Amino acid sequence: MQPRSPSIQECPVGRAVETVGEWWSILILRDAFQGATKFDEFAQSLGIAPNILSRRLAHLTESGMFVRRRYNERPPRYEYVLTDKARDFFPVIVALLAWGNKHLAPKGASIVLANRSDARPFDPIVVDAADKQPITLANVIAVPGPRASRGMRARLASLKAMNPAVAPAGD
Amino acid sequence: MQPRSPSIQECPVGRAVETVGEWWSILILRDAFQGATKFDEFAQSLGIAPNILSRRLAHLTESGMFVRRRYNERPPRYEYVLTDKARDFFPVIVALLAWGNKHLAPKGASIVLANRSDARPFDPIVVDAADKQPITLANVIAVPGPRASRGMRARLASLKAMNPAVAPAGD
DNA sequence: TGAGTAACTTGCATTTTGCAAGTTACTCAT
DNA sequence: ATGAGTAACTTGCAAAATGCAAGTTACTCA
Repeated sequence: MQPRSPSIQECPVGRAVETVGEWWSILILRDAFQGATKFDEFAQSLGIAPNILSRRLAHLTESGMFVRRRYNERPPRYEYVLTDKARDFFPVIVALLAWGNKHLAPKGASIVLANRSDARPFDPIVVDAADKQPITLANVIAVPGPRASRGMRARLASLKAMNPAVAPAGD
Repeated sequence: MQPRSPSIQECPVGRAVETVGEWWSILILRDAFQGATKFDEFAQSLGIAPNILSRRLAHLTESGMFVRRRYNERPPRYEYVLTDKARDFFPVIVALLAWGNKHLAPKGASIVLANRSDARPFDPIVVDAADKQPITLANVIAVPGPRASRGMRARLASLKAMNPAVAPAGD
């Protein structure tokens, strides 16, 4: 977990990957979104060894994804509570789940997301907040933001296209 | 990369993580979406050692994310072309980028996504394809799909809620 | 003949991961 | 007051993954 090349550090995806770019972190967050808060809840649900869970929870807490809260004084008992930052990560999990269902569950899904009020299944897509237009490889382009370095600007300017060659199946 | 616990294997997020749940894979895909296709393009852009890049590309190719195509006979030269399966992964990268920009770039973004035709910046959100309603922790619930096992049904039925406690900042 | 280029592989040291077992700090029922 | 139970971890080591440097293959082109 240490790719400190500048081109990675400056990219929002590269930075995100430093916080959650380890598969246990994603799975821990998934469980947290499903309501897990206690050490042993995560441990049992994931089948993860306690030392590893301990390290991952510490890392996620340092990264501001969880707050470690003492919910019982004597004996001391702790719970891991999601922060707003972590809550904002939910769409990533949703997108990942949708992709997994489409491409990695050939015989049908095991879990689907549904509307809480009427139980109708959701079909998640990513759109622009303003006009609800889907964001696809075909209509998007990466441009330098206000904080882009000279190197980043050069890099983005030299992109062949944001619309790369795509092969048919392989699926 | 070997969490083979059944509760992970049966979850679409768990499966997804087996394919792309390694931070280099995400970064390689990011570069591919920006147009990279050749071994040395990835190597230079990422600052990744060639042996590791080789392993990752092989894994992603085996997983059906890339097709390895010979684009020159003599001397033999190869390129890695994204499959439809990989193209469908694009929304996940978009969601990750949006999250990274919001929470990991306090001084402003380095990269933003924009509309290719009018260059207006996109603000990506995840919505339901049918009614364009945002999918949030508050209005979503996880339900068993057609292929859910007995164990998965039990697990989903026993969820406290899909609306866990959330702490304020920590950010 | 000799320099250059693309796409890798090999060898080996370092780092990370993961299982099993042990620890701390209590409560509660006998 | 002893012993069982529970929650939340830590420690010790073995195994696996990662990462750098250097080498290899198979050509082209001046």
